[in-house]
Amino acid sequence: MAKKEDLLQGTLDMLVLRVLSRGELHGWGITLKLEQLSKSALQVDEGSLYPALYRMEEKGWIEAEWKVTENNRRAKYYTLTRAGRKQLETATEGWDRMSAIIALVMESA
Amino acid sequence: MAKKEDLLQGTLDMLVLRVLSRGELHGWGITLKLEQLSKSALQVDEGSLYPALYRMEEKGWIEAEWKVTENNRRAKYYTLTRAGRKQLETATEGWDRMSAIIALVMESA
DNA sequence: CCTGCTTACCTAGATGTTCTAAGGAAGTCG
DNA sequence: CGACTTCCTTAGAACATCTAGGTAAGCAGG
Repeated sequence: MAKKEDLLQGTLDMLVLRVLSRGELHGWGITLKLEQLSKSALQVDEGSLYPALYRMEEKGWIEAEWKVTENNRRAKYYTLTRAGRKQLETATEGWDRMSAIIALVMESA
Repeated sequence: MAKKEDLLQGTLDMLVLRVLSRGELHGWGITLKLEQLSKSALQVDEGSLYPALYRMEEKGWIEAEWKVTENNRRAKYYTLTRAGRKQLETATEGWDRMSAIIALVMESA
């Protein structure tokens, strides 16, 4: 059974913000989008995703609105706020910086 | 006050294994080495490092031996085991794969 | 001596994310 | 009606890291 990777702590928020920066999506849709974009390498656990969404909503990075999907089901659509856009930038920079540092150490150690 | 970054969960073990793969070091020395190699970007917390060393020792990735340093102080020197070398490989591959996935999503989202 | 600085190790408890595991509700299709 | 899919929710465990202390021993200066 191909064991899917666990996420690196702290990266889920960034990934979610990134997909939302392309337009609103509901939780289930975020899951599908991430799976699709990662070529099935990521299967985000709902038990990780929903708490992450609530955290980010509390922090004011995203906003939720109940709507009806194409499939005629009710779903909570999330959109990025201005603060969320800012946070996406910050997180992306942080990620780039940190992965550069790790690459540096791993290559030169 | 320049706030130093928190480590990404799971990367500390890999970084420590990497520096140890170049030769034995004691805990304090690992701290200095990582700081030096990362150009001061990483200041590994002792409260993170020592528990990490114990975990890895239990897992059989590293071995400890008390010795005396150049400074005439006693210190626990750690060396990689064969399993540790294997684990370093595995962790490196995992890191490479995961960071590639994240790059993929971040760029294409 | 005695004080302060550096090296070096140790550990308890808090924090925060993620995973495990479960359940519920509502629409669709045969 | 029953099975399947979509979609959300939440409690608790697991786990790494950080915070924040502490101990001890050598060395250098006054």
